[in-house]
Amino acid sequence: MDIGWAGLTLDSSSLDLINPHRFKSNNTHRGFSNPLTMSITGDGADDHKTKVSNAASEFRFPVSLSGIREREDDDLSSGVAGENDREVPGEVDFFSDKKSRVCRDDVDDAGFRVKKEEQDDRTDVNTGLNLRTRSDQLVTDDVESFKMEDKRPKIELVKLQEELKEITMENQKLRELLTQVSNSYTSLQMHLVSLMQQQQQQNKAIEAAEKPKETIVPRQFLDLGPSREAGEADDVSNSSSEDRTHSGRSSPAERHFDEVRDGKRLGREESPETESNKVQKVNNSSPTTFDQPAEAIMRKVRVSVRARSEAPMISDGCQWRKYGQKMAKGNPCPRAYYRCTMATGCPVRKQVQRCAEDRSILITTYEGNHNHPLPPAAMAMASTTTAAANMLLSGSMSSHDGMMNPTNLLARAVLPCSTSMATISASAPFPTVTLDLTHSPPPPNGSNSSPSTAAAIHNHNSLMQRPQQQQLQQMSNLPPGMLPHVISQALYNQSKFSGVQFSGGSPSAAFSQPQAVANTITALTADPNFTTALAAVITSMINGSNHHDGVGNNKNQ
DNA sequence: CGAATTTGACCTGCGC
DNA sequence: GCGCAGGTCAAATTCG
Repeated sequence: MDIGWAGLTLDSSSLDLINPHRFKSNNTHRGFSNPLTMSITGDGADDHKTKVSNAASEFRFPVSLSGIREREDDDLSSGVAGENDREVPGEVDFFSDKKSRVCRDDVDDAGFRVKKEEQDDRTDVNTGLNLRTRSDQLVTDDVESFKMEDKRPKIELVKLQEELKEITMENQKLRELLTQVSNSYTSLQMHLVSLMQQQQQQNKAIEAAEKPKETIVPRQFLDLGPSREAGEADDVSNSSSEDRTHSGRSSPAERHFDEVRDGKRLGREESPETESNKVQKVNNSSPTTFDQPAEAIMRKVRVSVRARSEAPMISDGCQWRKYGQKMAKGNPCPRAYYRCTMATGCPVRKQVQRCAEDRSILITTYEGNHNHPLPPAAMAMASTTTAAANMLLSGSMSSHDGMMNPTNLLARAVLPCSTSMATISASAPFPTVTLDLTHSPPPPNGSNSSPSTAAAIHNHNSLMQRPQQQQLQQMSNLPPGMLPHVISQALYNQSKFSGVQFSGGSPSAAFSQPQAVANTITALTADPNFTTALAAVITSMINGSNHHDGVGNNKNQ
């Protein structure tokens, strides 16, 4: 078989197939703009280097493969092995047939022909012609050439080192750029969430001013971390409703939360006023009924994650510091309190407690939103909890304006039945979204409900016609590129998935139903993709925590 | 020795 | 007003 000089075009993967040794291409990230330099790493021997023509990002050279004849003609003065590609002792020779012939003995283990300086047998294996005469003329020239070529390796080495330096610096710059972009993205994302929530607040405030008796929604119910951080100034300067006239906070609970967030408690330090005095003031200054009973019930949205885990805490990518532990009523297992320590003043807290009925179930409850950039490892959980909280918040909206809010659209797409189903749980004073990952997997094709979950699914919402992908993207607040990843994770982890359960209270419902009828709200999302994705994110984290460090995993996350 | 955790005391909200 | 329960603080203790 004669493949002649037909340049065999190989990509790097092909080379890897041919060569069991490892190819290191230092130029890959530069788009092969320079002649490709490859180093062939042998078994502890010196690395061999060669230059390969790299036109059009391809490796194009005549390849000697185990005794296969490569060239028909024997014009040794031409061909790829020109002046610039003369062999240097010890180098792998892809090109020259001048002094070596194709022979099985010349082919190393990797399938590449290795140059041999002293090659006496010059008979072409295929033609049988003796090549000595023509070669001898060339040898004379080569004596002179080799004198110069002795310095070539050193020169090349210097060049390579310089190139390596350049590449290293370029890599460094790219890394820094990537970090910068990543941080900027995170900040922008959080800012977007805060703006959406802010707009939501304004819509709601306007609506509340118009219909104070019908749609009473406590302001702090919507105040989650960033929105509050970003919106605080606006609360004072841009008040559009009465609840914004009293120092931006309308409930003791809310103010208490802020005080704690700022590291001080009002009653103990600066202000001589007591909480009750403040409440009195607030109530006196507010002629409406806007900020009273509902506020007492609704303080802040929480996202609770139930999952089976032996680890004391699930790994969510954030750094936490334990600040307290309490025995909760009805549960022999203590409840631990953590706060986020990734940034000073971050309002996010979480509680960790084992389930009383099944101690293998770990219940982690998150509260608030981070006010700082998050590492990628923490983004998934933070986005998930934020999305879940936003859904619960948005699901409580009932106004037309609220429906037009982007966040609300999501909520109604995912939680179409939340408003109609929502009541206040007597045992759960805070509106809580519970992501339950402890049950068995859902049926594979579209049935949304877990058998163990009391589900009421009303797939009536026209918004469900929106592209699922887009919905899920927005819901989870994940970067566009992350969504497929999350979904793939979902599929991968589906065996552990059980379903998502939303429980908690809706302010509007709180006023539409007697509190005595308090039930735990249970609703399943009508979008299986969403539930699966959410579950995947969390499950993967739990798996991660189980895999890595069972104890004290709140560090280095 | 600084950081993290533990733990008893304290504060607040809520029901009676 | 009192008591209970949840939540937090901060000094003491432990850890790395």
